[in-house]
Amino acid sequence: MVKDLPTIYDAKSTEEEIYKFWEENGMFKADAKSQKPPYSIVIPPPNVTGVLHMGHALDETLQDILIRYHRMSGYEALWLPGTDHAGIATQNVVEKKLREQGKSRHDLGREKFLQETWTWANKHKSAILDQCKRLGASFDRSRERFTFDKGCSDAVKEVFVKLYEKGLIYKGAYIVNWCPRCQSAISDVETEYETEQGHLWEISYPLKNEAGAIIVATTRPETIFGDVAIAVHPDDHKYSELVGKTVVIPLSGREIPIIADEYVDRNFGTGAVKITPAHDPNDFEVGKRHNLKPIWVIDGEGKMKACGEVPPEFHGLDRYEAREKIVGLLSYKNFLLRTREHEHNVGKCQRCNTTIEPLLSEQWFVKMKPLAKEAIAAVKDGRIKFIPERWEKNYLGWMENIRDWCISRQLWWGHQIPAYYHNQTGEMVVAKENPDPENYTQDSDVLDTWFSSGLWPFSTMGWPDTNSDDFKKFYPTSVLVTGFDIIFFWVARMITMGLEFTKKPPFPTVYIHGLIRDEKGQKMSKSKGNTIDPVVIIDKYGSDALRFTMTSLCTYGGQDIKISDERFEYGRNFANKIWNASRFVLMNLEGVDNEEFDFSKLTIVDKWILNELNNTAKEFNENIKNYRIGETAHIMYDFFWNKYCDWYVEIAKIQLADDSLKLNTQRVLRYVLDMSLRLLHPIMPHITEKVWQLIPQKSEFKAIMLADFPVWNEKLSYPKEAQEMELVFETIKSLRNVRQSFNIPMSLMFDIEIRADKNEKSTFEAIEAYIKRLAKVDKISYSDSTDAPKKSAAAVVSASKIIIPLENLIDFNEEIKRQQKKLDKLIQEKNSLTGRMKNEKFVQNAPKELIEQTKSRIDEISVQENSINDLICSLKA
RNA sequence: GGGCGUUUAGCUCAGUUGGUAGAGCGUCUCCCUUACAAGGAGAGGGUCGAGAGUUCGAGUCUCCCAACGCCCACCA
Repeated sequence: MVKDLPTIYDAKSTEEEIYKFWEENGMFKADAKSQKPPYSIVIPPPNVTGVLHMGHALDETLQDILIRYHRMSGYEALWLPGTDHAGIATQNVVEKKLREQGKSRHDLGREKFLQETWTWANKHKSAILDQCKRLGASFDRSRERFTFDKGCSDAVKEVFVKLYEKGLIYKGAYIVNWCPRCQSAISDVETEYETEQGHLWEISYPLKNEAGAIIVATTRPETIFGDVAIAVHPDDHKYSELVGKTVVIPLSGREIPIIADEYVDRNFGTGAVKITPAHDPNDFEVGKRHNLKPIWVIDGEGKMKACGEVPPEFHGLDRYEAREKIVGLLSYKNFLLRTREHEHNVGKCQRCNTTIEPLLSEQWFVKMKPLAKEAIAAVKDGRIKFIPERWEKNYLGWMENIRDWCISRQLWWGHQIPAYYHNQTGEMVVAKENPDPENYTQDSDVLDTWFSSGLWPFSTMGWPDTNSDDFKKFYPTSVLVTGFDIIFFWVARMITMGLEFTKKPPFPTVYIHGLIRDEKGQKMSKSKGNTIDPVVIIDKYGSDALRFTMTSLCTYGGQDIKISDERFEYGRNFANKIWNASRFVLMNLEGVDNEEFDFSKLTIVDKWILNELNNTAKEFNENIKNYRIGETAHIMYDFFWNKYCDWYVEIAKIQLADDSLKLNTQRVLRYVLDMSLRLLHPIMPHITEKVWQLIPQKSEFKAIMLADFPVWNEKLSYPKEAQEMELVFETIKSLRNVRQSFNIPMSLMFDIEIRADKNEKSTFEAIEAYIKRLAKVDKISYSDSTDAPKKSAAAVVSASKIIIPLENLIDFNEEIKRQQKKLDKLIQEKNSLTGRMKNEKFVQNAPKELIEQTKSRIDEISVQENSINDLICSLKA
């Protein structure tokens, strides 16, 4: 029984029950053979290392809203879920686990380690998607994918080989960002810079066979054993005598030349730079220009190399220990002339925050410039749009200055590079399969995890089989929804790869939302301990509450969103409001038939609410089509709470008590509830489904999630009645105001006398019952009298006056003050408006409607002004 | 060094073509009125960061400045 439904909405049990209902009925499954137009989204695949965090919750909610909206709007909607193998991140986690057991990956060996990681990945692969169920995610789990599964791996090989054959992938020795902890190269975008307080040491390099020295400033004295030259600017007169001479490296004694190169900034430090091509990107370039052979002095673990160039006492020392020892020795031997504080930016590994070591090594790269061309064009010519637009600039700026992408990683967990080397000759073959396993060994490096993510929109759809049903039906996808933090990592690469391999942009729109932050605006992170767990929020407030709150906080500009636990009360309270309003309607639907309401029997209030509903549906559709998703939440909140609940439901109580209106009112109540639930469903799927199922009405739809989404309907447009209803609202609000101002309890009914304007009298008569009930009025009388009312409060509404005789209840001085205050406000407004009308240029330039509007407002104010003046006079008398 | 964002009520923030500012929370009154106290009714609260300009009219457009935040580049 409806009466037995609790007055507090039980989100937890409802959400569980409803999700099960959808899932068991296979309602999330998309049909590639459907005749309906396609609408598809591929999920930004979460890492298998992670658990659901607030960022996912927002991202997934927005996607689910779009998917559910389009599903209801007649599209064949596919939301394809999946996860990312997340190369370094996952390997780090598994290695950490091993370390706790006192083991390293090398103790296990590659094969065993991979087995271990697969087990781990398989265990966690579904965990995060299972958590998404709590959000109500309507994705198609039958199509779940993993960046490391067979299909995605085949796509990776296909792409690698094709790019290699086109000359767009090459292998070579360059300076890369090397993480000594991960012991792998990482790409430029995986390197984050932090400002650190360091030192600038000035070191003296004595000239060979003569007196004198050159003084060099460096932040990295530990690399001096790798120096191959000292460089000065060619035009620097200070040093012109020295160019071409030879100096001796302190502590090691190796001899190196002084060279001239324009790279040197004369104004920085001493104007002389030590050149260490193996450990600095700029020095590498200088070294190449001058044909200087690089010397490695730091190894992959960040330790001093045990080689001839490095004095034995430093062998195996950590780079920072070595730095300290070298500085000490330099100082002791008087090579160190000065030490200065120096603030500089230091590269850190995105995954483990270890300081990056620029290291010369042999790696695989993707030549980006040729690929970027089309990726730039697609955004410039509008085939791909970013929302908000400003991200286009960001994307283009990066793309136009793009550098080659280092794609090889010295890891085990990832797609192994499909290059094979002959065991004897070393000859290299790049192919999807090993040409001859007997004699060829595969490259031991794996690919950057973003290489496979970059193929995600099509590798998940069956590509390279372009004839697969999914690829034909659902590719390109309809939109990409993500945060701005992965535009370079992911979005740019999907666009590049999508265009190169499918000749189509993988999506026409990139919808970028803000990032979730804590209440102080700080990024949420485990180390800061300021994270909010979405599952905890769902347990406490409900999934719909979480979704509604987050959605309402989304702005079109994609601003970051600050949240705190309590903010979710907003959505929870709204869910509860929906629940209770629904309970009321359902309780009052007993005995109603299945017919739609009778247009001929609609009252002014019925027409008003239908008109409002209609406008709301129109606005909802317009807003969501323009990705103003936050706005959809606001208009639904306003419509449902402030219009349907606060006014229509209250007035419906009066109509339900009237036998001649009862049935049609029931039908309107039901209709508006039904449509409201449909409008709310994309944002709050569970509660709307639950309530909708309780509505006693046969429907052609099995579930609200499959019902038609409301659109604008000419037949429900009643602008005239909507206008007339203003009189109801104004009258009731003024009467309530009077009541409150004089502390008249609701239990005390009073009579009113309406001195109606002749155009408004019939409307007042039509709405008498509403005024009586909602303003607690006993009797209403009409009068044409212009006499001063005696000892009354009064309200001026539109062009009419309402007199409230309250002889013993009010202080007339207070009433005079009250009226005076209103009068002052009106006069102020009138002055401003008449001032405007006196301005000739305004009258000349302003649009006609505005002038008309201004005129009629002035007239209106004049009438009200007179009325109030009369009132004040009579009160004073 | 270059670019972007933010600055509006006590707090958190909306504000689409320029027409004279809104919401939620909080505050103050009153109310258990038969859907809802996670509720209802009423009220108070802002010279829209500073300055200049365009315009009949600027929170909204232009310029400049300031504070805070972010991104990119990076000189050892």
